Amino acid sequence: MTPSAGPDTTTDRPRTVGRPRRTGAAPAGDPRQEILDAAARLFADRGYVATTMSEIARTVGLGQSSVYYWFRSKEDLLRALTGANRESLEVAHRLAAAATPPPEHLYAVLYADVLQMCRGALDFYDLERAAHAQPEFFAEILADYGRLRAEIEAVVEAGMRSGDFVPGDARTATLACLAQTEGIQHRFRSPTPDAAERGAALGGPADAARLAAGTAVRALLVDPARAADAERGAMAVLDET
Amino acid sequence: MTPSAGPDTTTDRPRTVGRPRRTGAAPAGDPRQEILDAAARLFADRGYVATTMSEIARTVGLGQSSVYYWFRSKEDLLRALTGANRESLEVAHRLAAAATPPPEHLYAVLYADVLQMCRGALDFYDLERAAHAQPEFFAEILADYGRLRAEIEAVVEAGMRSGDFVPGDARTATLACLAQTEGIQHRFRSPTPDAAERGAALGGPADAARLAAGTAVRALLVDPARAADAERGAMAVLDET
DNA sequence: GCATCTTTCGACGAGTCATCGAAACACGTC
DNA sequence: GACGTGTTTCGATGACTCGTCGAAAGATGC
Repeated sequence: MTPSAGPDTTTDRPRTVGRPRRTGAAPAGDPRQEILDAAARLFADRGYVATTMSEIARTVGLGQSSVYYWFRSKEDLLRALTGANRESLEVAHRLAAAATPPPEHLYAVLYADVLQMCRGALDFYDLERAAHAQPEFFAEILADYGRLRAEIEAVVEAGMRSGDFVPGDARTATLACLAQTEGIQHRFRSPTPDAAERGAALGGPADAARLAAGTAVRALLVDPARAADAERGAMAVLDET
Repeated sequence: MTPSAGPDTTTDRPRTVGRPRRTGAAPAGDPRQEILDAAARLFADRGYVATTMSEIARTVGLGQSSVYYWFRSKEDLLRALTGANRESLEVAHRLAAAATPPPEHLYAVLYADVLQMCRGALDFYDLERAAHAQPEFFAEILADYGRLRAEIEAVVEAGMRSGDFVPGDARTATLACLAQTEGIQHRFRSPTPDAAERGAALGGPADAARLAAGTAVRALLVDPARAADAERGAMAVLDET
C-alpha cells in the first residue's frame, strides 16, 4: 500500500508491529496522534515556520524522516491540526435559521470565531500564509473562510437594513469585523511586540472573544447602549448548545 | 575595512570601481538602494519568508553572495526597509502637546499608523515575527512600538476620564485598537483568504486608514454621533503638516 | 522456516542563508 | 610601463531546511 497516505489509526493495541525505534522508546499511543500533539504544542510555542520537522520528530522519539510516514508534508501536518473547526459556521447557520436579531447574531458569530481561533494551536495568519502558498491544498479551509465571511456580511447587511447598524458598505464593515477578530486572536497568542504591557491584558480565550466581538459590534450599532443587550443575548444563545 | 558594515553610499559617480558583474550590466545607481528597492518589491509581493536572497540578487543582476557585501543578513535588509517610520509617533506627540480632544487625537494617531503600515513594503506581522526571533536586533523598532502603544493608551485613558469614551480598561481597549489597525493593514495588503470578495473592498491606504481609525474610535465613543466630528477634526489636524 | 506487512531508519538531493578567500577592476605612485 | 591599494564581485563551501528512496528490523501468517 502507499504508506504516506497515512495508515489506519483505529488500532488501540500496544502496537509492536514494524521496525522498533532507535530510541527504544515504544510509542505511547497512536503515533499519528503523538505527532499531532507535539506539532500543536511546538507550532503554538514557536510558530509554524520556526518549528522544524526534526524537532517534532525528536519530541516523539522518532527520526526526522519517519514523520513522513504519517504525514505527507509539513503543510499536511498543519492542515490536519485545523481539523473540523467549523463551530463558528454552525453558529452562524443556527442563528440565521432562528431569525436572531442582527446585533446578537453578529456578536455570537464573532465570539465563537475568536474562541475557536484562540483555542486552536495555530495562529490564523500562519495558516493563511500556508494556504496562500498552496491554495488547492487548503481549498476546503479557504472555502470555509469564504462561507463565514459571506454569513457575516449577510448579518451586517441585515442589521443595516433593520436600522440596528449604521448604514454603510457591508463589505468593508465585514472586513473590519474580521480584521478585528483575527488581529485580536494574534495579539492573544503572541503577546510579543512590547513585552512590558503583558501580564493580565487578556486572561483567556473568552476574554479575547468578548473583547473582539464587543468592540466590533459596538462600532456598528446605531445605539451603543444596546451593546450589553447584544452580548447577553448572544451568550444566552451560545450557552444553549 | 569591514565591507559588510556597508560602504559609504554617498558617491553618485558612474561607479566603475570593483570587480565587474558577471552579467555585464553596470549598476544603475547606488547598488545598496537598488537592492533595497528590489527587496521592497519582492517582500511586498510574496512576503518576507517566501522571498529568497537569490531572487533579490538576480533582479539587480548580482550573484547571491554579493548581496551580503551590502547587507549583513536578510533580516538586516528587512530592518533597513522599516527605516524611519515614526510618523505616527510624531503625530501622537504633536497632538498631545496641542491638548487635542481624545476622539480626534486617537483617530489621527490610528489613521497615521495604518497609513504608514499600508504604504510600507512590509507586512507588520512579518516584521513582528522577525523581531520576535531576534529581539535585540530589532530593539529600536520594538521600543517604538511600545512607545506608540503607551501614547495610545494614554489617549484612551484621557478619553475615558473626560467622558468621551465609555469607561473600562484602557489597556484592553488599546489592545483592541492596535489589533484593529494591524489586522486591517494585513487585510489590505494580502487580500487572500477568499479571493472572490475583492475588487474594490479597499481602494487604497487612505481607505484602510479611514476604516480602521473610524471603526476603532466609534467603538469607544459614548456618543457615536460624534464620530464624524472626530474624523473631520483629525483630518484637519493631519492636513496641517 | 519463509514470505508478507508495518514501521523505522540512514543516505541522499535540492534548496535555503551565510561565510570566506580569491579574483577582477580602477586608481594611486614609482 | 610595472606595482601596490582599495572596492566590488564571484565561486566554493558549510550548516541547515524539507522531502524522497530503498533498505532494514521486527511481528504475523502460512
